[in-house]
Amino acid sequence: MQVKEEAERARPKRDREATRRRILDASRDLFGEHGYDGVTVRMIAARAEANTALVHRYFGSKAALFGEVLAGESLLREVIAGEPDSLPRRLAEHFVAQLYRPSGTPVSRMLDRSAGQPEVQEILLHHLRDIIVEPLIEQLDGPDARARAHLATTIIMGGGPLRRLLGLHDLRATDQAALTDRLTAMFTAALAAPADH
Amino acid sequence: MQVKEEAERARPKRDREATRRRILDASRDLFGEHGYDGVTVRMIAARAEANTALVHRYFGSKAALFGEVLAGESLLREVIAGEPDSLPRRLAEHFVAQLYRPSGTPVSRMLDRSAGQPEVQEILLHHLRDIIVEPLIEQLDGPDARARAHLATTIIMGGGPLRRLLGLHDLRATDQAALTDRLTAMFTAALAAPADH
DNA sequence: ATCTTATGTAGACACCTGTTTACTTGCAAC
DNA sequence: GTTGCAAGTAAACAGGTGTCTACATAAGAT
Repeated sequence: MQVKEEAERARPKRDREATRRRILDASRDLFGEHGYDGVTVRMIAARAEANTALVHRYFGSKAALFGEVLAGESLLREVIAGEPDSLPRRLAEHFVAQLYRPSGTPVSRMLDRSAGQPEVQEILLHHLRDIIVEPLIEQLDGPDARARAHLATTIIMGGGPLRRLLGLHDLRATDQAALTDRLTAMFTAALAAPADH
Repeated sequence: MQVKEEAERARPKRDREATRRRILDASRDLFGEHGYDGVTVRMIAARAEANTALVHRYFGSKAALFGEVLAGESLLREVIAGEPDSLPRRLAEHFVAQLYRPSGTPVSRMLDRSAGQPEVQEILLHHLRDIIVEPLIEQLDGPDARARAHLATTIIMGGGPLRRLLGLHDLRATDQAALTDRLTAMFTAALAAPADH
């Protein structure tokens, strides 16, 4: 009865890759929900049904694990890529879409909630550059492209504290189409080329 | 040689009010620079040249101290008050002005850097409402005033993470007037009454 | 069946946190 | 001077943190 066909498919109960993934998944969920500081290695281990020491065995340190989690997330990239003319609208739609997700994208919550600690600041910086700023700049013509990208990033990043502190109830209450239009106008104001108007 | 004229002016070396103020000042600086979590009571005490226990004697707890510090700051209120028509421009000018301060306003840094912790979340929420959102709403006509105020708040709050992670170099490099114009357009897009255009 | 190796585990380590307690010291009135 | 009281101090408390070490255990090859 012991099927052993396909040889490699028969996994041991001690599965390095499986536990690694379980830890990674648990970390993504927890970091997304509580931020870097709000999560302890013991919480991660408990959620992943693994031992604390395994977290360090497989990822070296909490900060390194955080970095690895962050590297696995890149939702915004697809939003930014595409036709430059409708970029503001796509960003606005993305912003609004996040309002109607229960907890936003994991990466946005992470960026938002893990701001303080110097340990992860550099990790966050690189991610932010690679995921948002640089792709934005590539879509922009004209001078001050970097500054304009930073202004758009301001709106994107402001959504985090807004959600966390003020809640989203009041934004959800408004007409979705009108909200999208308004945000489109905001992103347009941030991104549009200077002599374009 | 011991002058003791003006009686009350001769302060004892053990001065309750003076120490209280020293602790308060130290807290404002440190919370502003490192956020709620990045500051320990011992750091505050050291900076204030006071004992750790005094912090608790005078303020009860770290969170209460944070609240008291926050209560002493209200720069934005004056910016928001004034003629409603030029509100977006005043907000933009305030935003730009902060770029050229070495570390922004203490309150903005605090709001920005202390976002995560549940202990101070309620304190921050009330402050944010009282200082930014409600005053903004009072300046707005038309429907969805609260939602529009939230969008403007998004821009304001996004400045924090922007500064912290990306730095301000690229924004400073651009023409100050052009930057103000662009931000004015962003705030206008956020705040303008729906049927106004 | 035995041995080897990697996976998983329990527990400690060293440190830091906010907070409190028991104590000392200086000031001011008597 | 002596005393009462507020201001200040040192040290501990109780809990939590990331990290590491010594050990147990299951899997796969011999």
